[in-house]
Amino acid sequence: MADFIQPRTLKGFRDLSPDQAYRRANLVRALEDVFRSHGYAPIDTPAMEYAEILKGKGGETSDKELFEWTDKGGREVALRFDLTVPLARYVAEHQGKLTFPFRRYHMGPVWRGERPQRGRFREFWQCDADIIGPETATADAEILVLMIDAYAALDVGSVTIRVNDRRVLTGMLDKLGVLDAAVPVLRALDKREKLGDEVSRLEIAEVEGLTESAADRILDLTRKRANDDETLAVLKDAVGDNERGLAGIETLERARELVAAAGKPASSLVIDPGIARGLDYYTGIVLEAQLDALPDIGSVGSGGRYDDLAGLYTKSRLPGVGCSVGIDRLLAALDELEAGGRGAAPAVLVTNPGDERLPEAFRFAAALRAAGISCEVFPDTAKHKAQMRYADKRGIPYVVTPDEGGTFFLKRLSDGATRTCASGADAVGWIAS
RNA sequence: GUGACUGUAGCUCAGUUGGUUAGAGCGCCGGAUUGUGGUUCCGGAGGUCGCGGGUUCGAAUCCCGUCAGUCACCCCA
Repeated sequence: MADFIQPRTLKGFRDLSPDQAYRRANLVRALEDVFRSHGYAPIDTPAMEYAEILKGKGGETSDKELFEWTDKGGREVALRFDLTVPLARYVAEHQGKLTFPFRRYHMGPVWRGERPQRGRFREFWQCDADIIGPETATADAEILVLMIDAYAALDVGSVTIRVNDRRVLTGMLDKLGVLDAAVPVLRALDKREKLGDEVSRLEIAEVEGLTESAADRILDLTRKRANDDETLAVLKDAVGDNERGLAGIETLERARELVAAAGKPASSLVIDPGIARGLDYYTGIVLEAQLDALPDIGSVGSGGRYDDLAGLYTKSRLPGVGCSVGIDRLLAALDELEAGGRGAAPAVLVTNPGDERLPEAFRFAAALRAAGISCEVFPDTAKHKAQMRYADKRGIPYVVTPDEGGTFFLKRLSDGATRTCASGADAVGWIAS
């Protein structure tokens, strides 16, 4: 008879405990505050789209990672793998009703059929902010400032944001007469940090039209320098009078200037010509955020400029720039660092004084809540000791016991301080202070 | 998607060349003490050895499959 279905979750999918869900909710809330403070408004789109909307956007590889199937009505459908493509569809579809520049943020789950690993899931949340319309370094700088503010608000430790502009490298390749080599070279450069110069060098040298000496030069030019000024000087020299490359460098310089003007510490941003990340659709600046305390968990956020994202859906030219914060990876990192605080516990436990006097407990609890103090009444007439232990385990800082005769006995668990209050108002006052 | 490794109580792990009723610490539950918890003492519950199949007189220990996790590739938040 007892042939139960085994309770389990799908590969790469997972449950969030109250502690984890609490932390995620806090991160989401903090991000929303930051996004709104920059003038961004939320939108929402369906988790599922017509497969044709999603396919072919992030390159062939993201097609492979797509969860797609045929629905019962015979439609080819798929789950979104990011929030940027749905944004492109949204903007193309509703462009007549939108005001540009269009700033929106969007938070929700996305799905990718990758093989799971640490900090890497098949279902995870992204929190995106994008600005559609302006094709300016000003907008690029705005996104950088926004992202710096976002991580500052999240309280997840120090984060390094690295920026680059794809036009710098493509400008360099243009000069070498191998503009088409941009994608494979970017890919090879991306591996450098993990696999070392030699691996990247060989891979670049194999790209059509490139030689080993060209590979050496590319690797040298995109090396990390002591500081941004030095980096920019080297890049400027490398790019020469190539228009595309110069545009990239000017953008980086301008963005840096504006970020500094916004009062952000210089350390919050590093110009790193070696970062190439991102989907194929990035055309200008690209950025990537890493936790300083746990860099090997991967990037915890990224972004960049895409000047032709909605091109598949509309004639209109809809350039944009945006960023994405990966809160699930942040959450995984916080788990490992055992940071991020405990789960949601109310400020006060009102003990259950027995069925007869339970109304007193409810009345007092209501008064606490009215004063803005979260609380709960123990829902069972368990022994007092059990109720205390419950409060201790959940990390509830105060316990209040309604006594006979209308007084209240309070205890602060952190230091064991106790107090008898003549009235509920007294008790509320003591806790509030 | 490709390759490799791992899978024993809630958690971290022991489990000898395959051999009788699978162990520990922590946690959990109960009791005593503590003026109402966190200390200390006593007691207790809890394991389909991931799952399925095979080899064997006999498997947590060997083989195959499967599911899940981890790592590398790929890619990325």
